[in-house]
Parts: sequence; structure tokens; C-alpha cells
Amino acid sequence: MTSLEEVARRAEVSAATASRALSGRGRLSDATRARVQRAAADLGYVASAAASSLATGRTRSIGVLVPLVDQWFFAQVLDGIATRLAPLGYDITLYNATDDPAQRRHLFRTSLRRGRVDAVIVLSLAMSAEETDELRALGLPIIGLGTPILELATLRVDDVAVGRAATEHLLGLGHRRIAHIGHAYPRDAGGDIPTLRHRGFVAALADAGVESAGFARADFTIEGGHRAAHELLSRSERPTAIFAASDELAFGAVFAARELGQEVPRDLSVIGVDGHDLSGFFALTTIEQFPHAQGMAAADAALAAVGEDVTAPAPALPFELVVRASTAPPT
Amino acid sequence: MTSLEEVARRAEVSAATASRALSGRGRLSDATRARVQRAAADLGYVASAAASSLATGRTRSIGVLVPLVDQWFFAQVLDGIATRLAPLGYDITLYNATDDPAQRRHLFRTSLRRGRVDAVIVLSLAMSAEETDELRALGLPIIGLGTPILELATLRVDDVAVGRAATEHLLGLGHRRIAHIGHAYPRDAGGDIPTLRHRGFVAALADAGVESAGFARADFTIEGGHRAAHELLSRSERPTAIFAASDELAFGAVFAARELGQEVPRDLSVIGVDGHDLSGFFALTTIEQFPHAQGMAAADAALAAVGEDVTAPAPALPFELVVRASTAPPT
DNA sequence: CTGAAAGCGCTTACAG
DNA sequence: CTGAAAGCGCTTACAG
Repeated sequence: MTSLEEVARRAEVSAATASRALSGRGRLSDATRARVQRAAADLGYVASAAASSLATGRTRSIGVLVPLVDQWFFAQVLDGIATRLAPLGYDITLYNATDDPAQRRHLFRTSLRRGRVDAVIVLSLAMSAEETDELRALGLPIIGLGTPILELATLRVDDVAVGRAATEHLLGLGHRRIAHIGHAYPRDAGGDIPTLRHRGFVAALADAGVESAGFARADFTIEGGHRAAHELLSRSERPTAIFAASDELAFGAVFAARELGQEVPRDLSVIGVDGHDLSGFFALTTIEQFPHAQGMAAADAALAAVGEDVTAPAPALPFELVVRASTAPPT
Repeated sequence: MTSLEEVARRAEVSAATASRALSGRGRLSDATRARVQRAAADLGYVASAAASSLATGRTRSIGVLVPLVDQWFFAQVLDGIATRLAPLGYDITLYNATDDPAQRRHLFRTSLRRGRVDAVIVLSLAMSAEETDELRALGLPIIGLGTPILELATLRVDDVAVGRAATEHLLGLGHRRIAHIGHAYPRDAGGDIPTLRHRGFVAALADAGVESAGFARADFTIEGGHRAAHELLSRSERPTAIFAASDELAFGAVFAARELGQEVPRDLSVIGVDGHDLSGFFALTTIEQFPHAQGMAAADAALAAVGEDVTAPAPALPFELVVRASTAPPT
């Protein structure tokens, strides 16, 4: 690849001047600048990332730490992040956090410490206290998005309010036997997302003086929702409505109801959370949370943190009830 | 962050020796090596990525060029890539190719040319001839995976065989009115995946002396499949079976059939391609193509190309017919 | 086996 | 406004 040196030679200036002309920093005559830019364009010059980061201490790259399993959500968020980063010329370095202990250790102790990024965005990742500390020790801005670790959660949806809104929607339709599928342990004092949504569920029922028709714990997958719903729907006093803590859980519940010969919404109302691509096809009522916009907000927060001229987003992320055909009054 | 200098000082050796001890290159006494490694561990030293790439010309990072829209497939592949890269200490730089011309120009002309990666893996991306040239001009190993651009397709499934297998499965069940949903223009001479699958469809029918019951073109989305199936199923001579070129297209077809009061598989058999996560829930017969393994293969190909000691994968990727309940003999 | 020195390709005070 | 020089933090011939 062409070097600055060659550009400078062609423009008949020093490398220092060429650098200034290309970066826009420092003052120099318009004529010189134009000449250098011409030369750079002619030669197709692009500054070496390694050399400039070494010289400036800035990489123009943002790390994104994700569990690659949560496909739908993270793809949305990632796209949102890329949307904001690309125009400013920032790259994305993707760090995949699996469950493998050795891999995770390497990730936190080595990969992240190579100095490849200016900031890191952490997506919906459950981390140990030690990992959280290691992240902090990086000395980089850390932007949490949908992270269970509250201290890192720079940006978040008010998940208690989400749980409340979903439950109140069902209550408003007249349901009195409402069950919940989530991932929280009901008595968990933690601040992770499933627990917060569960708390909203409990609070809304309490306010209405209605008792819970059950809670089933599941992984945030269709399979998990499927199994949990099977369990809830085969109880003697079965619920007339289910609030699932994610759309994928809700899809699983819809499949389960169908298998048990129960029609949605005639025999069972189902509401999810996310605004998943497929929710329209399942005619699923859900609480949208705009993950693409969340990604953009996270990117903005990261850019603001590294000193780029963008306005930092408000920490509170919006959500919105979208009513479709999967919820109706009980019959 | 700690520098090599500090490690060297603590181990009482020169920076050169410290570097050798840590990299394992060059010969030095076991005692010295141990001392340096100790010091590095004590200080939590990790070499700066920028400095080592500048010195060696190698980045230990692989670029992955994706259209972030194709969520399911790319998440699988990405996870497969990460699985192989992480143990060797390679990072992933993610390049998102959108449809925005300005963004794409920047991507090919600037981002990719910053020298941040040692090789690039291109996923299922349609590129212009100019973009293909720009990629080649990078002078880096390029690994194509599921790329329409045949010249770049280092790794590929035999998509004519896939189309043939799907069609023959339906023929074998006794169907004689079989339609196809894909993205190819039937007369397209190109070598892109949809066209190849369509060619397999045509060939299988020809061999069986059966006429096509129609072709509908659609984007590779559920929505696309939904619309295309609606069209096919409302023709006077409607098909008894549909071969959809992807599982998402097939899901759309299933939704469409349901809306038209046609039951799968009683009134309509549907077969897809992919082995999508959801295919089990839709009881969809499909041609699995193991994207996670494809990602691992692509990573291996990239690693082999940059001189790592891994065996390059065979260029032909496997696929497999998985029969579920969405296909049955016509009634 | 180990060290001093040059070099990777930029950027940025420091002079002028 | 422009250039010479030092420095970012490594690695690797080259000597010894």
C-alpha cells in the first residue's frame, strides 16, 4: 500500500505537511492542502491504522462485546451501531463471549487488552464480578446496553415499567388469570432484565389486587418458551393470558398452545417483549424496544465518550406497546 | 497499559530478549524465558496490537464483510468463525455492507484499506465488478462464503445439487405440480446461489419429464416468501408442492397457505433450504447447510491463507436433506 | 544466548 | 505556513 512518504513526494512537501493536510489538523495554505489531497487521491492513499494508532494513541475502532447466541437482538443492535460508526470512519471489533471459561479468560485478560479499541460496548451479557472489574481496568469508556450488570448499564429501558405495561394491557382486557414466563428467580434481588420485568409483573398484579396465575422459568429462546408454556397450560387452573418476557419466549408459547389445541387469542392471550421481526407474522402483541435505535444510541454514547462531537443519548431508552391479534378479552 | 520495556526491566533483560521470550521466536535459555514470562504475568502485560502490527506487518485480525440484514445465517457463520479464530488469538473486524452507495464506497475505498486485517471473509454479499476488483486490489487473501461472485467463492455448497435434491424429494413423494420460490431470473446465466438452485430445480423436473408448476421471485425474507406463495397459490392450477430457496421463504409460504385455508402438508407440501433454527417448530422439511460449520471452514481457510498451521478445508461444503412433517405425498 | 540499533508508518511539538 | 526530528511500542536482522 502507498505510504505517506509517497504522497508527500508527489505533492512536493514534507511528510509532516502531508499528514496535516490529510488530517485537517494544523494550519496550512489552501493550495498545499489541495495539492496533497490530490496526490493522496491519485495514489489511493489511506493511512495505516497501526501507524496512526501508535502515533496518536487512538484506534478509531469500537469494541462490541456480545454473546453471539442472541441472534435477532444483537444483529439489530449491531446494525444500529454500524450505522452510526461508519460515517465517522470508526471500525467495529467484535468480541464474542461464549460460555467456555478458557475462552472468556483469554477474552478479558488478553484480547481486550491489546489496545485495539477506543471504547467498548457491552451487549446483554451476564458477567462475573471479576470480569466486570477487568473490563473497568481497561481504562476505556464502557457502554452497557441491556446489561444485567447495573453499574455498567449506561443505557437502559425501564424494564420494571415494561413488565408493568405488558401486565396492565392484559389486566385491561379483563384477564384475571395471568401467568409469566421469564428467566428471573421470583425472589431474586438482582437488577438483571428478566428480574426487573418480573418485578413489573408482580407490581401491576398487586396494584390490581389480582393473584399471579403462575411463573415459569425459561431460557430466552423459542424452545424455552415452548417448554415453559406447556407446563403452565397443563396446570389444572390454567391461565387465560401469558406475559412472556421476550418475543421468542412468546413464539414458543404460541406453538405450545397450538399443540394443546388452544387457540390464540380465543383460549389464550399472549404478549411478548421486543418487537421481533417475526412478531407481525405471529400477530403477536408486544412491547417494542427498538433495538436498532438502541444500537445507534450505544454508538453515540461511545463516540461521545471518546470525544467525538456527537450528543450523548439520554440514558433512558423508549419502549412502546404494539397491540396485535394475540391478545383479546378472555372468553 | 504496561509496556514491554517495563517487563524487560523487571526481568532484568533487554526489550529484545523480552520480546523473544514472549513470542517464542528465537532461541534463548529456559531460565530467561521463564523469568520474562513471570514478569509479564505479574504486570499483566499484553503487547500493543498497533505496535506489533507496525513492526511485523501482521495484524492478527480477520475482516468479515457482511450484509447485516441476513441475520440468522450470518449470526451462525460469525459464531463459527469466532470459534476458530479465538483459540489462535485472532480478532474479528466487522465490516457492514449496506445498500447505501456512499457508505459502500467508503467501505471499499477506505475502511478496508487501512490495513487492519490480514485476510477478509466475504459473506453472501452481492458486489459490483468494481467492488470485486477493489477487494482483490487489497492484496490480502479473500475467502468467499456463499458469495454470488463465483471467482471469490473459495467455499461453496453445490447449489445445483441442493436444488435438485429438494425437487427430487418432492418428486419422490409423487408430486407433479411443483412450484419454486427463489430470487433468480429463470433465464439468468449467472452463477449466484438462487440461480444455481433454480437450475437444479429445472434439471430435476426435466429428468423426471415433469413440467414446472410455476416460479415466483422474492427477496430472501419471510415477507418475500409470503407474498410469492400467495401469488402461486391463487393461480387456477395451483401447485401441490413448493420448493422454497430458503427456510425463511418457506416460512412465509407456510403462513400464506394457512391464511388461504390450505393445510400443510395435506394441501401443500413445502420444502426449504438452510436448517434455520425455527425449521423444527414449523416442522419444515429442509436441506440443512450447516452455517456454523461453514463459518469454521471459512475461518480455517483464512487462517491457512495467512500462514497459520491449520489444514485448509475442502472447498465443497456439505448439505443434507432433513425430512419433517411439511412434506407428504399429494392427496 | 543476549543486546544495541534500526525500522515499521504515522503524528506532533518545536523551530523558523 | 512548513520542515526536521523525536517518539509511539514493538520486532528482528546483525553482532558478539
